[in-house]
Parts: sequence; structure tokens; C-alpha cells
Amino acid sequence: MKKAQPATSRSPRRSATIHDVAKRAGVSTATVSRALATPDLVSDEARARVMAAIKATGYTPNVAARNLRARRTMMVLVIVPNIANDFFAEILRGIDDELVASGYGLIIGNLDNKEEREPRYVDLVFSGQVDAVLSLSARVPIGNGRAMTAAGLPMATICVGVPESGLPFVMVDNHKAGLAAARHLVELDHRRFGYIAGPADNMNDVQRRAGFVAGLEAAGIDSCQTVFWPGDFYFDAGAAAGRDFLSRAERPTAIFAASDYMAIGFMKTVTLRGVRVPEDVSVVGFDGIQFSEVVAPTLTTIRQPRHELGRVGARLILECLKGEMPASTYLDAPLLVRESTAPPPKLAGRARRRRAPAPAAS
Amino acid sequence: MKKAQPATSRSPRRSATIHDVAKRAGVSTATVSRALATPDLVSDEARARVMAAIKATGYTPNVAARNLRARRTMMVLVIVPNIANDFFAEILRGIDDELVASGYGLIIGNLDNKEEREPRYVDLVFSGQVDAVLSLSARVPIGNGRAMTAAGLPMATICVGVPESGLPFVMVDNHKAGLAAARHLVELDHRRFGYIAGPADNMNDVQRRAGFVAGLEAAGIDSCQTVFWPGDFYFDAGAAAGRDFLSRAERPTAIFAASDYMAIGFMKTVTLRGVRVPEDVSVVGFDGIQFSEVVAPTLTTIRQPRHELGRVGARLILECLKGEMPASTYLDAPLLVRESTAPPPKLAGRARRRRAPAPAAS
DNA sequence: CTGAAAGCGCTAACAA
DNA sequence: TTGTTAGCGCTTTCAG
Repeated sequence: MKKAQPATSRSPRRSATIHDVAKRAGVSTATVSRALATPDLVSDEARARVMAAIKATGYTPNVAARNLRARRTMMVLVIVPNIANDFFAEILRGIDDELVASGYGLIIGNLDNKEEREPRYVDLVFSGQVDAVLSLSARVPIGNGRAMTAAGLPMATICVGVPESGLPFVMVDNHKAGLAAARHLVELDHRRFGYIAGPADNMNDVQRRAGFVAGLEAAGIDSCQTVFWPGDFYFDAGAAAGRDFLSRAERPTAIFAASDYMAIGFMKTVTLRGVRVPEDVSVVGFDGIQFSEVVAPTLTTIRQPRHELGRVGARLILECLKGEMPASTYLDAPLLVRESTAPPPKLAGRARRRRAPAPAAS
Repeated sequence: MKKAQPATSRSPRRSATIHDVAKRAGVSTATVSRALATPDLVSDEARARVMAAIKATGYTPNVAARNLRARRTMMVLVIVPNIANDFFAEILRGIDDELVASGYGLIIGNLDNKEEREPRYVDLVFSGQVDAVLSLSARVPIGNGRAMTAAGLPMATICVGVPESGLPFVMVDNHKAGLAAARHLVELDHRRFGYIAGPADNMNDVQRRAGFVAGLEAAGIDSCQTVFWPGDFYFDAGAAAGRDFLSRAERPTAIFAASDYMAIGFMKTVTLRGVRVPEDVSVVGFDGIQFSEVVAPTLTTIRQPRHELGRVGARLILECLKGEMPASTYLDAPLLVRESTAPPPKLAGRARRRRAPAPAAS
């Protein structure tokens, strides 16, 4: 690490205020304000003079002052569990697109997966720095003994629901998605399964697992034979599951992971030890992150429409802001069949082989 | 897409102000303000009464009002070319860590790779919503006919330098990194090379390429024989380079890509057509993103210390904020030798084989 | 259509 | 140590 030449630092220069503009245009500050907010109420001539003065001075209204008066900030706080996670980044883009189109900005509250980060965002809300909150976390942030919801701001969630909060949300139907994964694998004739779970308290994971199990049972498969590995949605958990898989005498022939990261971690681990995907074991992921179509083999997965989830979530909060009561929404999460799934190495010994029910329209 | 039950919307409730607290504590608003900002200047008794009143009312100071008075916002705008890019996300975490520790918050300005997004952030700066700007983009954002720099706020850049701006920056030494990539490949006995470039106007890419070429020439290799493919740092450009590679009769045996995404795109494309990495062709990437160690084979790459780049960048701007003139800094970017590089399939026919110079201490 | 004036909630002189 | 006062820059009645 070496130093380069120092740079010049800039001293903040006082910028033009509404008074400067008013003086220059020969009108009152009220007229300047109106020329900007309600041009119709100002004579053409006055408006022209004001605009000229604005251009000449380079005036931009001070937002802090405007907020103080108007008692709103035109900002939405977006709570993100972990901004470095590809999954959330794409949702953020969707939110951003929609919010900006309505004149709102967004402040990103990155929890970095740490609870101790919550209080600062609770303070942010209570100190009036935002008009509403959009959360991608299933927890209601807590700080200094109060919950973020207690501030009374409009709030909605994306990809998660906060039980008993009554907050509007948009997400995919995780149960249905788990069912689809099971159906796909059963149709390929798999009989022995493994499931790599998300965090124990994660409702999405609970739903995915329940759907998956329901799908297996609908096909007459005793889910007691299914191996359940703990996980946390991240790569290493998939790798750990892979190691356990390798250590088993009788291995599942099909794995459903509650996230793509874990599915990829699993694939990577077993592949290195000579297990072939999908010839020896099929793998289904969840989320449809960018890298799910880059890994080799490409990953069969359930795609969460992340950009759309973001957009719809933003619309939810915009409706709240207008005083409406938006309805929560479920978006479809299609199964993308790619290279990581195939029939099992040899058909299972069981005599009876059920047909899986035809896929429901989704 | 189906609808779920509607949720209750919450009406914003007026929160306690400094007056409420003052009244309840039986002191003036000034005392309340001081009890918070400079507790030493307030009697124990008054302070206790104020604190009790604060707790009772749930008072949180209004930031807009405070900003208006103090003429600062304790916020830093961070300009990001594309928030969905893994590379930037990790830098953001570094910035966040450092800024938060100093009491600053950050507003993320996502350009989404679109120039038309610039004006809103220029306005943000001119409207006094932030105290400083940290940019990960080589462009100085322009909007409404004025450059962001014209606002006169402290500004610094990370991973890029803005030519002739005099803005302090922190980045890796791209030339040196390119040199290291060349040296590594030359030491493996490669003689025919390919380079997958970044955007034509990207100075980082220019430096990387220059370093790479210099490294080849230092080893007596005529760089006219090197194939140069255009690119933009993203996956598809690497895939395109891969397709061109496949179409060639005489193929390079070693590829240096200016980003991991392109390296992975290249690997994926040629691997699918039966070319083996590293047996048939070696690949070196740049950046060290998370997936560079997940792909198979794992990618030899130059690691940019992203978290540290973020931290140092944040420190740069914090020094500016204190009125100091920080020096620009170069951080080391180590070469991580992994599985994607090996000696060429057969030693080149040339008789003479130079020893590359010993690696310089870095 | 326009201007005067009253604050939004807070902090920082300045007195007391 | 504390209170009084005067705004920060803007919007919005209320008169004119």
C-alpha cells in the first residue's frame, strides 16, 4: 500500500436560497415557492422572471427546510437483510424503479444479517427521516425498547410476511413452489429425497418444506425416508449437506435446496468427490439467482420474480402512502427445468410407481 | 397472481417534539437540547428530569429540523454504477461499516448503468441532502447542466480515478495487476494469449491491459499475436469472446479477462464445447468475486480487496469532512492461483524460453 | 395574482 | 447552570 499525491479538498460553498431568487426576480419568496409548486397560480410574467432568476443563481430548494414544513420527506426506508446477497439486489432494483417513478427516493437499511443493526433504522424512522418502510426482513426491527411499527408509518413487506402484524406483503406461494419441486422430481421417478433447509425460524422455509413433503406424500412416498439437512440459505450450508450426503451408504437420488446458494454449494461439494449431477443425483434449487444458469450443470430451480416482487412491493407502499389499504399479493414462482435434474441412476426397486397428478395451471 | 386479504393501513401519528419534553420536564427547550447534545453543561437534576420526560414521551429529535439548523445532514451519498453487481455490493459493506462507526448514514445512488439516472443524484447533492459524495463511478454525474462536483461538497472515488479532477481516490494498481497476470501465465510457459477487455473508455481496463502487455513483452513475447476481444465486464461479453475463440484455427492457450464475470462467461462457453480448462486453455480473471471460487474449475484471479477498498474510501471522505486533505491510496491486489491455470497443452515450438523475472515484493 | 407573516422543530448565541 | 431569542429555508394561510 503506497500513497499517491494528495488531492485538493473543497470547501462547501453556501448555495442560493429562495431569498436570493426572490430578490433577483423582484418578487416575494412566496411567489418563488408558488412558481415552483403551483405554476398555474402565478402570472406568466412573474413565473418567467422567477425561472430566469433560478437559472441565474443555480438555486435548488433545500430539502431539509421543505421537509420540515411539509412534514414529509419523500423517502422510503428499505430494510434489507444483506445487501451483498444477489437475491436482494435485484429486488432493490424493482423497488427503485417504481419508487422513483412516483418521486420517492429510497434509503437502504442494510442489516448485514446482524440484529444489532436494527436500532439505527428504528431511530431513522422515529426521527422522521422517511415517510414509509418497506422490509425484506421477516423481523420487525427493534431498537431502544420500541418496535419500528410503533412509529405508525405505513409499512409493507416483500418476500416475507410478518405473522399477526397485519402488514401488507407480496411474496411467492412457497408451499405451492415446494409442491412443484416435489412433483417434478417424482415425475422423474425419484423415490429417495433430501431437503436442505433454511434457517429454522424462517416461515418461507417452513412453507417450502411443507409443500415439498406434501408433494412427496401425494405421490405415496413416506417422507420419513427423506433426509433433512439444516441450513441458512448460504453456500456453506449446502456444502455441509453435501459432505453428509457423501458419508451416507444409501444416498438420496434427488435433493431440493431451499435456496440456489445452498444447491450450488451442494453440487460443488459432491461433484468434487466424483458424484455426477444429474446422473447420480438430481438437484433443485430455489430463487433463480443469476448464477443458477451459469454453474455447470445449470441448475433446475424455482424462480422468484425478484424485479417484479420489488415493483409490486413498492406499489403496495405507495398505495399506503395515498391512504389506501392495499391487498397483499402472491406472485407466481415458475419451476425452471434445466440440467441438474434427470431420472435417478436406476429405477427404484419398488414395484408400484404412481403417476404424479397433472400440473395445476399457475 | 391471486389476492390475499387486505391489511389495515396505519395513519401517521404526530410524535413528541422538544416542546413536549420541555414542558413535561419543567425546563426550557434549550435545556432539553443541551441535555442531549452536551450533557455536561446541564445539572444532574435537570438532566434526569429531561431523560425521564424523553422516555415518557418517546421523543426522538426531528432530523429535518436539526439538519436545517446545523446545516449538515450526517449523510453521505454513495454513487454505484449497478447495485445488482456483486462486486459493488461488497464495497458498499465496507463503506457502511466505516461510515456508521463515525455516525454517518449513507444514501445509495444506484445509476443502474444508465446515464439518465444521474440528474436525480445531482439534485440530491445540490438540495443539501448529503454532506459528501463517494463515487464508484468514473463519471462525474451531470444533471440540469451542472456537474455534481460544482456543488462544492467533499467527494472521493473508490476503484476509479476521475482524470484531472484532483479528487482523492483509493484503488488497486491495475497496471501492476495486469503485469502479475502476464507473469503468472508466462511462467507456466504460455506463448499465445488472449485478452478480454472492459469498456473502451474504462481507465482501469486500459491500465490492466497495458500492464498485461508490458508483462508479455518483458518476457519477449510479441503482443501482436495476442488476441484482443472487446468487452464490458459482464458475463455475455466473456461468452462472446469464447465463441470467437472456438471459431479460431490457432487458439491462444491462455486468456486474461478484465473481470471475473467475463472469465466465467468465457469458461462456461468453451467448456460446453469440449474445451477443457485448464488443460486446453488457462483462464485468469479479475476482481475475486464470490463466485470465482465456486465455479468449476475455480478461477485463478486477481483479488480486489473490496471490503477494504470500501473502508478506506469511507475514511477518505471522513477526512475530507474534517477539513483535511487525504492522500489517494493504492491497495494491493494479490494474484490468487487456483484451478483454472496450468501449463499449456504442449510446450510451444519456439526454442528459446525466457525465465520471467522474480515476482516483485508487493 | 401577490406579499406579509407565521411557523415547521431544533440549536446556538446571548443574557441572566 | 438556565432561559430567552433569533433564526436555518421553506410553504401556506390570510389579506390585499
